[in-house]
Amino acid sequence: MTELPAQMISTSKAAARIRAAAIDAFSVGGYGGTTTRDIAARLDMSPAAMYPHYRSKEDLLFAISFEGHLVAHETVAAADRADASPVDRLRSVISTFASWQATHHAQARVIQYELTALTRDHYRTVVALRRETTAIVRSVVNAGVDTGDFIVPDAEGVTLALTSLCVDVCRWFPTGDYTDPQVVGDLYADLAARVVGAR
Amino acid sequence: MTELPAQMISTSKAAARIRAAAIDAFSVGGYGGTTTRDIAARLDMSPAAMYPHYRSKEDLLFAISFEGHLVAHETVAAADRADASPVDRLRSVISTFASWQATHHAQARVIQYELTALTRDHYRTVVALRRETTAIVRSVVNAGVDTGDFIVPDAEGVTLALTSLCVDVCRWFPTGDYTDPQVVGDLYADLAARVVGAR
Amino acid sequence: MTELPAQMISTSKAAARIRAAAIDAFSVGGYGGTTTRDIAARLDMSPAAMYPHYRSKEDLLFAISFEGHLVAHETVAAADRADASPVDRLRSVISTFASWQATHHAQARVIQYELTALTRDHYRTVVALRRETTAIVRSVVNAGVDTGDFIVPDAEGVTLALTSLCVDVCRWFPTGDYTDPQVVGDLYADLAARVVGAR
Amino acid sequence: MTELPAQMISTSKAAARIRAAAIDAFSVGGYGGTTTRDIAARLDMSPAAMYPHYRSKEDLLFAISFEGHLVAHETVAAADRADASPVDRLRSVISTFASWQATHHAQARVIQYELTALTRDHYRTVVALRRETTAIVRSVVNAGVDTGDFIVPDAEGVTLALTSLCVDVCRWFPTGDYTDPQVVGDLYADLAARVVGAR
DNA sequence: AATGAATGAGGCTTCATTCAT
DNA sequence: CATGAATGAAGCCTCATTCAT
Repeated sequence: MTELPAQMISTSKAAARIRAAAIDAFSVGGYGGTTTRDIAARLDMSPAAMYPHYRSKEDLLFAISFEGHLVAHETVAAADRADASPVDRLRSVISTFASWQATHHAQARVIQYELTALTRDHYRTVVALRRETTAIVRSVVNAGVDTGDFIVPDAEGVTLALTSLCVDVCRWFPTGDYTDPQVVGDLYADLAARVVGAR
Repeated sequence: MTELPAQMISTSKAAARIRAAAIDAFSVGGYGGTTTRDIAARLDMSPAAMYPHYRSKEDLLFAISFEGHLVAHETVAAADRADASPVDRLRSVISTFASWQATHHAQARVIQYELTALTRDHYRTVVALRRETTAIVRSVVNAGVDTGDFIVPDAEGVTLALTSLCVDVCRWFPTGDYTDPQVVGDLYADLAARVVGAR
Repeated sequence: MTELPAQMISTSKAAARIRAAAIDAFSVGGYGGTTTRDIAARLDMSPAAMYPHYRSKEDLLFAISFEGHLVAHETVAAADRADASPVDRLRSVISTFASWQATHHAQARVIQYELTALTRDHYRTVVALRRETTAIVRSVVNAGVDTGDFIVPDAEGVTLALTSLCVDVCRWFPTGDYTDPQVVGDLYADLAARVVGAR
Repeated sequence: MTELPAQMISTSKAAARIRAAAIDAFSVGGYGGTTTRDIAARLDMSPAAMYPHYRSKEDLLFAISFEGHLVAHETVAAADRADASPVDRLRSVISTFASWQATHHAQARVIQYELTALTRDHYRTVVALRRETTAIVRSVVNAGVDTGDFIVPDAEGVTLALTSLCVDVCRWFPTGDYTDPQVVGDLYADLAARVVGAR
């Protein structure tokens, strides 16, 4: 796995508050539809107050995106217990991935849908990080296929679909009766097991 | 199904060109990140040229969103052959839904991700239309459950997941080797059949 | 008196309707605050329909201003009966001037307050015409002074004040109980007689 | 007299400079004919520089109108010495009113002729203030009538005419030899005395 | 750090006007 | 004549950002 500079995220308290406000704002109005005033207003600050912490609005988006994908990755990775059976690994990974997207749906929307607003370099950095998470799903699927626990027509297609399923949770969550991330996680773990034809 | 006024979409050729250009632009930069100049530039027109056809940028987004969800719905509805077996109905509906999202991924992104930029009234109109498409998936799932062809832990959750799976295609398509909408449709039909536990 | 080209005003019926609509619009929103759409809307026409009749919005204002000052002048001039006594001349002139401003207050506002929007040449033409009306007041005042009927400290100042009094009617008319141009005319004739100290 | 919030006018130096520039611009081209660029250009600022001080062009007009009518009223009110004789009161009030309009003719034009560009609420506020000034003239006229010092055919009509006479000064001043506000004030005081038939 | 004022660029939209129909 | 579409210019205003304080 690529070494990524975790220290790129400012650890100051003020910076964290700004990121949180920006996530709220971006998730509702999109990056392009959100102004620095919108963000500042949520903090009762002036727009200029952001600049000692982030060099630009795009820089702020990058910090959010980077941190978000990093944490998402770490969370999913921690759920992948290499010593468990393929089905259990899959259940754990998918359940954790889906419920993270549900719990952090605002943050997830920003880091999934606003990537095109990043500069080229920032985009590349974040996308590389995002691929790591997909790689976890892939390795679990492949492991099950290798052991014969999973029977799938197309391992890569299944990887794509399962990842997609999890990612899209942030778009619709919460909806109707599905307001508990854990419920979503459990449901998705079940569906994933069915998809891979786990005995 | 609610009757919705298809004639809300201007049928003029110029208006259609403007919608097409706006879809391209919005799908790349988002509604908020796209300027009327961006759209006009794609048509070699002045930004003012849009205004005889659409009263505002938001009005243009509404026309796109309304038309898009209408056509998507009609397309999926046409794939739902009531006389077929539940599995075949499911395969046809999911395959058509997924491949439509792939084929029209730019349009689909706009109509799925930019809804929050609509006015309240426009939002409501479009969301009502969008629900009709989910309703088709729901009715197919329920039909299979009723006949015993499908065995699912949670019909509503399955409906949600299958719909989500299809919708999210527009986000990642095309990716890697998955560049043919038909291939995606076939794959997703298979996965859907597995999800519902179709014998 | 300068010869002025009365034929500058188009005699066509359509042109007259346009002038009338423009007077209504200009008198409410000012020349700068009125759009060609505003004018056209009052006639249920398209803005382009004005152009066969007037070369530009400014041209339309000129036609209105020219015609207005011409008619105002002719009206006041007709009220100046050279054979009457100075007081009667004054009463007739002031009464007619004031009541014309009241009756045609919308038109009068336009021709009095929007002159600065005219081109230099048009401005000069109209202002020359306007001076003719003041000249009538002046000649009446002077006549009374010459015969000893009027006793004034400053004939030119009185001319200025009486003209100003009449012109300003268009600004406030109608107000309160003063809604009848004839009443205003009679009142102002009385006041004018007092101002000149007519025995 | 109604208490009106004088503090509605920003006291900042920059705001005052902007008002002054706007008065110059509005008085020449009218509110509708003046652009924010015109105003900014007079101050060697960018058009955007106005916005920290006034929320809109209309807001700026309101500030000007409110302040202008407030100051005009205070000035005229200060000239009304309740202990003087009716004629002296009248002379003082009319002379002061007329000369204020002459001295501040640009400001006066804006506050008298651009009221229709105000929002409904702003219009009402300013018009209420304007009526206070007319009320002063009315009370002086009525006082003279009550004491028998003035003999007028119609006290309200005389009030209207005297007010109108003073207001209209801003339209024509300066003209010809009348370039000194004091001269105009003295002249108008004389004429007013004649109008009310003061002995 | 944080702010209010300022700005150059540019946002959406409207303007007066033209032109093909 | 009249229109709807089109446009270049410009309208008001907001934007992200800077800077003196």
